[in-house]
Amino acid sequence: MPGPIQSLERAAAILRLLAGGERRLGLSDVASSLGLAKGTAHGILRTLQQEGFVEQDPVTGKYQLGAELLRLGNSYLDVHELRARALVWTDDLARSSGEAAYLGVLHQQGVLIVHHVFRPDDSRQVLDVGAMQPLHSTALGKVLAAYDPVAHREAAESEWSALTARTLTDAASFEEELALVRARGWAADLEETWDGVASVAAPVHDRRRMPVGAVGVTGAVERVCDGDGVRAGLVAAVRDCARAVSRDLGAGRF
Amino acid sequence: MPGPIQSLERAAAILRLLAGGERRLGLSDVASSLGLAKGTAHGILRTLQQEGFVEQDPVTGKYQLGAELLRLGNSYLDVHELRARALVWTDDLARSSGEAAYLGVLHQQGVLIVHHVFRPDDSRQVLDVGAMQPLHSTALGKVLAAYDPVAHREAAESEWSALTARTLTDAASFEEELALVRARGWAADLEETWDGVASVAAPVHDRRRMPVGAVGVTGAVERVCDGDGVRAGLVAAVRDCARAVSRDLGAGRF
DNA sequence: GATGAGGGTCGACAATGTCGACCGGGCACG
DNA sequence: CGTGCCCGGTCGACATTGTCGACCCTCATC
Repeated sequence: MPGPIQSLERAAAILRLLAGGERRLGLSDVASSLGLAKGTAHGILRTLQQEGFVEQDPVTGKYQLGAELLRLGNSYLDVHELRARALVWTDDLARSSGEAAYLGVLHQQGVLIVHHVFRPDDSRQVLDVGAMQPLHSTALGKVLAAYDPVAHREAAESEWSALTARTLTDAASFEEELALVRARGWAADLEETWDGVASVAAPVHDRRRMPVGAVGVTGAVERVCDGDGVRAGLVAAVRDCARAVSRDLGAGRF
Repeated sequence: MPGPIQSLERAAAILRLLAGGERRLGLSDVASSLGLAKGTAHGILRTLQQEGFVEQDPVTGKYQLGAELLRLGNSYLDVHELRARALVWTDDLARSSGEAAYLGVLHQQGVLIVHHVFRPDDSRQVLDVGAMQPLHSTALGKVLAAYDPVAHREAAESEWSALTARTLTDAASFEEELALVRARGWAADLEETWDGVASVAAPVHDRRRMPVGAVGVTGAVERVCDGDGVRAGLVAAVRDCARAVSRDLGAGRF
């Protein structure tokens, strides 16, 4: 198999670099960060700018991501079949559960949020679509790690940062947790990612019964849990939603 | 000035092609659409796939946009200064007006929606962030065309499709409309884009008083208008919001 | 089992992107 | 006010790199 296209790889690396670094970056920063000659970096940046993937501040000369990426990312959502099928079901899930509903898929070493329905109250909330969540500490991530072998491997290889005091950070207890997830068919995250926040999630399968994503709800631990665990009604609602989306994808009855 | 990087231009063209065509495209479709040899198109697609910008359906072999674009597009929003400043003000605008609020910037030949606050009721709404709107028929577009010379030129060069019976489709009446926009400081779209839908918008300026975007509200024409035009209170709210965002960007008092 | 369409591979060729030295301007500091 | 550094940008030679078109393989169709 012939090699990948060098200039494209470098362009992708530049875009990721710009996406990672919070503030804008100058030409020299970009070139030195990636070990490229300034001329080379400039050529790539100029082309990316021309195509709208990168914008340049006219006064400082620094570069940042461009608007075309937003447009294309939006087009990605339009094409996304899983998301299209899940729209109405997650809407119902948020309504019936009273919590924010999420749909996530595996992407690289994390969960990419492809749909997010706000909690149905009038509070100010920020949209998480396009954001990434860790595999090892969120309910969505655990579901993917439990059912998708690729996700499982990615989770094993990624770093296990302790986001809160309750985050699982050793492989043994995580595997135990995944076994539990597989056994009961849903996953929970009890303040393992954010203090005071809990989430529940269940897997979505396609017509070949392959795991393709996860749906779940996230909310304040006081509302999500009662007594000794996640509210049973919430678990039922999440699993119903996951089943509904799976059926919509053609997975048939369970 | 040296030429742009050919392979990057082609990769961008492929991404745009995939974003445009509704359904997934095969290798041959891509190659023939862009006049490339199959081998060339394959090399680019393989690299794009490896970088996550493109995904391939494992059974049909067809290609579609990849998740990395969504992630990068989201990063674009994070960096976007105008959007960051406008978040709270547009939120207030939606709340006080009771309609959906939008923030748009010029991108290519249209308005790119970079922020969208849902109408504050419990109806089901779809997020328009990342979507494009025409320059010649929407309030946001008219504002940009009226104040930004680049937008004005783009509007003049783009095609004037009649989206509804009330869309302005000739240059003369459009210029007249723009003069009106400049004279009173805000623009309206009365069923010129969608039947039954009206919108109002006002310009946002940066610290050098250059137009950088537009904010506005959109809603059912029955709610937005009264008697012979847009409700005065709505216009005031939109213009207040635009001024607030401009001031936040450092534009100073008016 | 022939046929055709479509995805993917191969190897030669030269077009293409890359490199490093070089420009010019802006800012800070002396 | 001069000087020197830093930074974005340009230039031209070089050979790496991407490109082309023919070819292969699989699968679905007839």
